[in-house]
Amino acid sequence: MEAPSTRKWGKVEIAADLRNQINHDDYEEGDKLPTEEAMRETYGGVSRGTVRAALDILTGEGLLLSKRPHGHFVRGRRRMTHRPQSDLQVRPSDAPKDSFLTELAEEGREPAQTIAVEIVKELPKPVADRLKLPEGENAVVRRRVRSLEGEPFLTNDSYFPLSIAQGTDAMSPVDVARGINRVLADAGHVQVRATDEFIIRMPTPDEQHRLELAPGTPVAVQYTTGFDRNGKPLRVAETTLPGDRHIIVYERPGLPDPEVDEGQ
Amino acid sequence: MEAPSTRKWGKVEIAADLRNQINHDDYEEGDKLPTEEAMRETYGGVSRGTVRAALDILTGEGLLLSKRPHGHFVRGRRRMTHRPQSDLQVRPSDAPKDSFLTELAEEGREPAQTIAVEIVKELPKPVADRLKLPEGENAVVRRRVRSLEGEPFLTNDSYFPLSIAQGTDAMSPVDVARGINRVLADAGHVQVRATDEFIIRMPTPDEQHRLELAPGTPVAVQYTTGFDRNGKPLRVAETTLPGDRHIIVYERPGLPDPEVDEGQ
DNA sequence: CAGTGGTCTAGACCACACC
DNA sequence: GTGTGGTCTAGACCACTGG
Repeated sequence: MEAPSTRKWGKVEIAADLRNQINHDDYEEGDKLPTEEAMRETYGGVSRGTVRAALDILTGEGLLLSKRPHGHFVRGRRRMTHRPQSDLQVRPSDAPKDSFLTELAEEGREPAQTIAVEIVKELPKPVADRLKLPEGENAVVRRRVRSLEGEPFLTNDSYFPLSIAQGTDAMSPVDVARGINRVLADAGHVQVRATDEFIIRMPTPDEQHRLELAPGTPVAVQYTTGFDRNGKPLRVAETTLPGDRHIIVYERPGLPDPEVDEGQ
Repeated sequence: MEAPSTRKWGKVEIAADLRNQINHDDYEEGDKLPTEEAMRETYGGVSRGTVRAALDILTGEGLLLSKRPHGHFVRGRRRMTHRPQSDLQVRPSDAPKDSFLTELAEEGREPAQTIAVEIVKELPKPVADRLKLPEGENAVVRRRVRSLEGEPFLTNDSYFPLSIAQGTDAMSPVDVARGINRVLADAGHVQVRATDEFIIRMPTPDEQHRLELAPGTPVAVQYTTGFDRNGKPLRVAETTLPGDRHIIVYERPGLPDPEVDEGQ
């Protein structure tokens, strides 16, 4: 896999060579790569810029991590091991429902969340498209950031028409144990249907900071829209899930099977 | 937003400036950016390498597309316009069920798919974990690539224990209109439950080629596991969805609401 | 201090699509 | 050909960490 000095080494070739060494057994997770200067010589005396371009490719794929000035290190393989998170899993409706904080505390983890409530008149476009606010009506947004063991885990911004949230616990910036749906239902707004939509994309720089994302980590953005019995949107939640910390799980119970085509 | 020549322009600053112009109204989807040489002058006479580094950042975020030698173009914002695909949407079980080909043909699009069937003894690890094949038993895999208007749309590899698929239409490399679930049910293997799991990650180089992914495009990998009434896995499907071509949609109908915490 | 990666420069050559 | 982006080079300076 080294350099027999026969090939011509460009950034793509060098990146491919390193990728092979990483995916095979030449490097273990956490290992340090040779210095840029050393690689320059290894790959036939290319310039340092070429080596760096190759390293940039791998960093962008999430395979490498740079700790200046210590060197480049192999960033753990895909951590697909992360268990499905209960707050994404759509559980049978008769399953026990607990709040995020108590639920995870029982598992011996260290959950934390921050909540801020705000009244806004400009909605993000995807939210505005779904909430379908009457012209001129304001909205309430509950912004939450959840962390596990100090690592941001997801952000969840829930938007409600002000006329619906007004005067309810949805306006208070604390955890609502009984669930926001229940709060709204008690105020006469019963959610009878919801849709989940997922968009897969690269994070914005802002999201990279808020969620402390490593380079090359994509996100799933989930839009949950809740409707009342008249089909009017009651709320829209925008949830941002770092790809390296989640497995999104849905259960499709019972017969008849929601059979689709050949079987998705 | 231009360059008052006051600031110092590095690749990060230039990328941020361009990102703003793209996210605000200065550029429309599909617009061509100035040439690298022009930007070099715009941003205080930096070197071309610096401009290119900035463009690389934005390309990595999926905001730009380079068409050599025509220039850099604004790559559509999230094309949220793409309608949810019926083969991902979980429809009410009494909804009409059509095959992928006829369904989209009616919409005036140009669907196409290739199907290959193969017997394998080595399963990908995520599939092996879910299919739980008895030691030594082989599996059948139906590999499909679906395209729309010439653009690869998804890949779907469905794995079955050989003992189950043996002698059924699941072994034939053609579209099965009545659905694979029905085929298996007719053979006595009734699927009564399924789980969907989604992993969000960057594509492998292999996937980039097969799906013709632009740089910076993440994928969702969906693992669908179907179980019979005894809880035995009947099939595992691995579906790879390019992030820029899909919105994944789930409907959660009816009361009681699958209420989750504060309302995911 | 020395060594590392992060950045920038100025210049060069190439492949390609268009005229 | 001309102009574009794609690539590579050789050199330079900086910021940071460690010995």
